[in-house]
Amino acid sequence: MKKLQKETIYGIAVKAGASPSTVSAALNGTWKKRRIAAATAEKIIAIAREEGYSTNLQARALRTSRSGLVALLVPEYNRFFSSIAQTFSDEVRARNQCPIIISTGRNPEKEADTVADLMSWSIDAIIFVGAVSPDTLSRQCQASDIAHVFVDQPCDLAPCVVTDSLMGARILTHEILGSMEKRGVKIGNSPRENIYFLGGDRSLPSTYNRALGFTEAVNARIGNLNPEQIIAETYDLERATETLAELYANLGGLPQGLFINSDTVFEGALRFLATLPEAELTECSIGCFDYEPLGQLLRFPVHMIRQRHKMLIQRAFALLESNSGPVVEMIQ
Amino acid sequence: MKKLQKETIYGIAVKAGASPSTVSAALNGTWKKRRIAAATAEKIIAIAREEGYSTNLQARALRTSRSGLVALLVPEYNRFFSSIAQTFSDEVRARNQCPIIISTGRNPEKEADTVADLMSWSIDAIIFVGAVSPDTLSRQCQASDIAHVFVDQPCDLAPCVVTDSLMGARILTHEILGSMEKRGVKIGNSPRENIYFLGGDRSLPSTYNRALGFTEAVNARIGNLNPEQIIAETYDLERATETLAELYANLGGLPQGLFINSDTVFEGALRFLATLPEAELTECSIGCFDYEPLGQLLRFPVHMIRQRHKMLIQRAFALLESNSGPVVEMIQ
DNA sequence: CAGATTTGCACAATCGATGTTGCAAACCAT
DNA sequence: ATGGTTTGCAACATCGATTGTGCAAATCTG
Repeated sequence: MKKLQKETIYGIAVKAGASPSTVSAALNGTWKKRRIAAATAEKIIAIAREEGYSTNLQARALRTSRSGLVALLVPEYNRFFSSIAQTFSDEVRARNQCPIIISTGRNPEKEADTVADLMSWSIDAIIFVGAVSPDTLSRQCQASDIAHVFVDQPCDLAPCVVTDSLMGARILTHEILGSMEKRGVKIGNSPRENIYFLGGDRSLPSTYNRALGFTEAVNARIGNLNPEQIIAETYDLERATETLAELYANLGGLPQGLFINSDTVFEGALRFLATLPEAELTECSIGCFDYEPLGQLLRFPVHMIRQRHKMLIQRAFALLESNSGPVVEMIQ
Repeated sequence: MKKLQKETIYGIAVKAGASPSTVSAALNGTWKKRRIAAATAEKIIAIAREEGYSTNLQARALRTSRSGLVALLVPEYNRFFSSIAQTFSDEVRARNQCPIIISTGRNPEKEADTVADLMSWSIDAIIFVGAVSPDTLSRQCQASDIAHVFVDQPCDLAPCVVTDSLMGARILTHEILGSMEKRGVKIGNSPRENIYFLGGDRSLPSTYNRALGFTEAVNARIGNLNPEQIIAETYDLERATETLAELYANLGGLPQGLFINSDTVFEGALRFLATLPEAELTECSIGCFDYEPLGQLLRFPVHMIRQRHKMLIQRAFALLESNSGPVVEMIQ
């Protein structure tokens, strides 16, 4: 029934009694500019429709050197990035382009390799979320003239959209401290009666800023923050479980306050917490810098910061399209 | 520093004192077949490397009509599909191809449109997860000779990998019933003292089979299943919240047993459950047909079936590559 | 050493769409 | 009717890689 070999503009040209270039113009919408009679264009479009023609996008991309592919690079596929992916995908398809979503596992080499691959596909634009080595990536993109934006990771060389981690961390920290006070904890009295920051990678700006907000809030309210209260070496899930177990062992119990830096770390921490009796859990005020809907329903209360992923991505597209230079947009 | 215009085989050809066709052969690995001297090939490869050459994949795709793009279509981005996406992405990249992940929101038109789009990109293969209208999609793909596999949704016209929903549902139902008995519930005594099946779309095979497994298990153990115990109209999250609320209102409380059909529905249900006092929750035995790691840590116990997403996808690739006809592979 | 074979490579057509250039025919003005 | 302008479209080169074909030079055969 359907023909296996696809229709091309040449086939349509024959059927319409026109030249391929006229068909091309009619079908890609430039026919007005090219002074094709409306009647001709309509006829061609009708024929193309009934023959089930669809443009060979490789040919178009080769000719125009624009592929219609837009990529999103994320560190991993988790809940937060799923939401981002959904928004991204919708935005791309609304623009009649094709979304490519790839995770690079927070690995700088994998990031660079991926970008190199994407370049071979004449990718039109890239949105990097939480990239590890933004400067390198930006230079790579600039060398090939690829539009790009960083989300949740600032970069001097390109436009960025970031959440205001500092402010968010400050607020979350105050919430946790407030909850501790409500429970009657004498904060700072002993190592256990204190608040700890867990997870993330302090060499990355987002973690750095969250740690900074945490520090400021603690110092403002209590003073005397001990550097050991911040444990931020990695986003790794398993490592988070271990780290919390170690902290528990060192302190002889859970700390009374815990600032958890991302949903991955949250999940890791929960694996350890799940091994503890419920009584111990209610003696710890927990905050998480990420929104995890199930978190609300745990056996103990958790404070959460909701990230505005939809806005992040939409602003990222706006920046891509406005073709702005290095700008930082702060969300929230 | 870096040149803006990319190197092509023609540029390399000049620098190597060879012809473009020789360069092409050297770089794409067919040089042995084409009887190019090893020395020549090596020289060309060296030059290409130092010039930072990368193949223009549009040109290659145009010529060979194979794009190197492989797509994954999922109903939505949630936790389960995130895991699938991760595995998919790794498998594709291991094959030196480019992964495209798109969600179609369980909408048959969007599914068909998406496939039509992908065809314009001369996509090499498509993996459909939980597709709504597999037959239509399969015919579309066959018309354009696109390799494809269905995951978690059988189809007569193409290879499929499905989890054994029937068996899984049976097991999960027995677990829930066991838990109810342990709590001393006199199952079947009153509407509340019974088990309900919540969520999904019974017009889809996976839901259908789960409902069947549920039915069989209930009938085997208790008998007398009332059709109203199965509420399976949609996967929608908000609707799940409402439905559970309605059930709660009708029964005058939570049912003593609840079979929840997917992680999305689970999240929806939890939103309602979160509004209830803890005492009521412990009077309900809950099972979820999906694995949600945080589920273990809720304020009440939840039984879960872990889906073997990694195996699903790997088998799917195996089927793609073996080029088998319509086969159904049952996992677990 | 003539003829047959093999080796190593260049040539040129091709994939399908785009866009510049050019050229008739149609239309207008005088 | 003559020259000028506009309209409508066809011709053709091009994007970069692949691949069938052809042809020298090198090597082998007897």
